[in-house]
Amino acid sequence: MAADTREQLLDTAEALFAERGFYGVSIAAIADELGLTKQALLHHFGSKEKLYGAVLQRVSEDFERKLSMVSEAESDPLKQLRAYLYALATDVRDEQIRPQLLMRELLDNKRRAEEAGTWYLKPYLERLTDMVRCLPGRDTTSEGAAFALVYQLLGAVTYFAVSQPTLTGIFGSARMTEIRDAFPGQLSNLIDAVLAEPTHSAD
Amino acid sequence: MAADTREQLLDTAEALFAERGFYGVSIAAIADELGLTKQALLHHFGSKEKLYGAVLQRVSEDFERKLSMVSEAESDPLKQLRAYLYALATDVRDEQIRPQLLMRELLDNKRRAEEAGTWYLKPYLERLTDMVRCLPGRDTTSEGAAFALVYQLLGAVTYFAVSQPTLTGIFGSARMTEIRDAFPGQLSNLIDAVLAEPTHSAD
DNA sequence: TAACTTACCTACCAAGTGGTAAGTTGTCAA
DNA sequence: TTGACAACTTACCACTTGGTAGGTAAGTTA
Repeated sequence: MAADTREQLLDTAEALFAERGFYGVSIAAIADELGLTKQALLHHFGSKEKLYGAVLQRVSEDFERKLSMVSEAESDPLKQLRAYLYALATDVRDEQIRPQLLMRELLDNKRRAEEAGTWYLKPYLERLTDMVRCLPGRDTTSEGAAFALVYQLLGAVTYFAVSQPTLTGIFGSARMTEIRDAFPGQLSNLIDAVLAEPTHSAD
Repeated sequence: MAADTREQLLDTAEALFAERGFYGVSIAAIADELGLTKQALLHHFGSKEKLYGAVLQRVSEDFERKLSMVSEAESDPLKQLRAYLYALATDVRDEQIRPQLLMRELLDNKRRAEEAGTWYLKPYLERLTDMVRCLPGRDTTSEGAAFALVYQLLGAVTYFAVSQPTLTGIFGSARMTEIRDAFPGQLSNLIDAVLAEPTHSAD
């Protein structure tokens, strides 16, 4: 299969998996969207599970690539992390496919893992954790606390990203635009507030 | 149908919907878990959609009740919000069903809403937003910014809650225990840091 | 030219889906 | 004793699911 054909198939599959989840999309629906039969898709990827795996594999690689980019452009780990989170927040404001996909993977993984048994997100999460543990003043922080911190920051960004379609439905697009505009500024407040000083009481 | 029978049916349905999502559970599976046939369930609730609606309705009411409790126990809005988030974080450490259910609702809602057309979470979210907008020093903050703030805090709690099963799979239960123990302390750092001072640059 | 590969197709299958129709059983009030 | 009602049951339906089997047409290579 040609590389760009493959990319195209993965693009469509990724969008649909993000929108409806693994169990919510049929291979026939993905194939339909691409203008082929589901058997053509099965021919290329072997099974639905493998197609989904290929989608997640690509996402995981892209995420790691982005992390690498900021860590090459910046030497200060604090600035690295801040730059990464800012970039993530901006991406996420306009493009919610991947946070949605990841969210669904986090939710369904336990169930799927019994059959699939692969942790596509592991390398990405470990890279991020390492990054936090390099923060100045955090070297005394326990591993668990560092991980908790990064997860809270990731959550602050991702939860909103994932909620956008529903929030638009609830509050209407006018008010939603206002919220979306206010989001990055509020987020930088939060990031700066929490990254500014090392842990004081807890840990 | 007796009230406690109904509660029991909803309990089981809620747990399964949270674990697998609306499209991931069949009414037959829920009925199986309860030891009855799917037709018995359909008899009580009419349709799968209505059963799901009843589950969400109850969650929404419980959430509002919890909000009412903290706002009756405390008069200072800052303390109210802090108390609520702390309680939420503690709940969520041990019991992930509801955050998971809500997360799935946020993800699937747009699709389901075309058929269902009800926003079960709206009252809860509006209560929370009002609470934030009563914060001292936040009265000059725009509505959008206030909402963004509360969503970031909610996200910090919920994202982790939802991730726990998957994270346990990835990192093993020993390391996961360490993370879970560190989480509340880190979260209180974050809450205090971000609620301490009103918005300075953004907005 | 012959052998092989890639990219698709139609036809089919067993299993499972939500939902309807029409009973059956047990309880309890008149 | 009768009748009403709730709480089920079995039987069934049309439809969708992931996946297999087997084929065709168009390259590509020896």
